[in-house]
Amino acid sequence: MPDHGERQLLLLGLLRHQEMHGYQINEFIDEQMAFCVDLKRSTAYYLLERLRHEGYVTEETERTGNRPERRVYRITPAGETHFQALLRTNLATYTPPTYANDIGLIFHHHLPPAEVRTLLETRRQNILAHQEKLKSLATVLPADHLAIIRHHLIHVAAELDWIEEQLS
Amino acid sequence: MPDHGERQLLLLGLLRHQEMHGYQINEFIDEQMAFCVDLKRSTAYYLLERLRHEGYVTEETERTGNRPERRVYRITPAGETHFQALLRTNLATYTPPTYANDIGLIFHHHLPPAEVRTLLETRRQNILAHQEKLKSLATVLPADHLAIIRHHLIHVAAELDWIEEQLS
DNA sequence: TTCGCTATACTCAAGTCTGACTATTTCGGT
DNA sequence: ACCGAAATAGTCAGACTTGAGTATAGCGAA
Repeated sequence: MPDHGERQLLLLGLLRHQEMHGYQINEFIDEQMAFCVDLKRSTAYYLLERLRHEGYVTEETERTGNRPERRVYRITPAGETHFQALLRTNLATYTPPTYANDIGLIFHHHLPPAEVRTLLETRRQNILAHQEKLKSLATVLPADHLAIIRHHLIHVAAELDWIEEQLS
Repeated sequence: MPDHGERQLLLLGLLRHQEMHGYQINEFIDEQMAFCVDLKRSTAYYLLERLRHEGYVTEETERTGNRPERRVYRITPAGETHFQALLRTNLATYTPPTYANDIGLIFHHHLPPAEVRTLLETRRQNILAHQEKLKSLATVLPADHLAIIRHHLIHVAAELDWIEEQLS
């Protein structure tokens, strides 16, 4: 995945709130952000190293008790500036997503129509399952995320509209 | 970007229709598919090499006139089988996209509300511009793509609904 | 107390992706 | 006939991503 800056924005945004060590950042992302951002743990470490190289965060190794060393990251003034720039760009930009499942539809005529119908019916079930998962997320995650969950729910609804159009 | 198979599906699907050389494939993708799939030229060459390694296509160098050598790709029987498998999976699956601009909204309170509003207004203009581009694509691309363009248009409409909700 | 399981904290080799570059041919205009 | 621009056809170093692996600490049960 190329770098459009939203993952740096996320990391800087978290560090702006409070200093954190890598594991803590990853835990937070996995628990609260995974539904709207794709960022694996090892990638986060890589990006933090890059942010450090670019002077946007500082890294300090610390140790609590006998636990292994951990690196605590803190945002720098340059990082704050960069954060604001990324935020402004992100808010003003529209990056159309790519829908991985579009490709199949281009070639649907390579299969018998009845089978295509069955397969798309299965897809519809998967969309419904995803919709339920999003709805339950709304009751678990903090209120800041409600707008984003709504965003996803609106798109899932659109997806269901479209696939029902295809099935009819 | 990890490999979920849709790009292989696309390449095999094109080669299933007719043998092609690399440049020709890339031209076709750039002209007809770029709006719904993200696949750069060098990546296409890389994937074709991989498909060859896996026995799904064969590669034959040919030369027309004095032009530089070109590699002609042909799908193999194993490739046909693989194509069908990928197609079935693709049709039955729902892969929720990630919306890169969601991140900004999480941190919107780091900017004055009035500025956020202005920035989102700009985003709205960008969405509208994208919508127009999609509409004009519908008049240019072959009819096979209409369902996909409709898919995109439905999502763009959803996006506009959502952002207007945020602005109100 | 000791065995195994989970949590803590990363590291790295291998896979994947692409912007920038190379090199030749054809073609329209002057 | 010659020049510059566009088309043809890819290559590759370097950047990005991630699954699998490493290593230690705490903690509950037998």
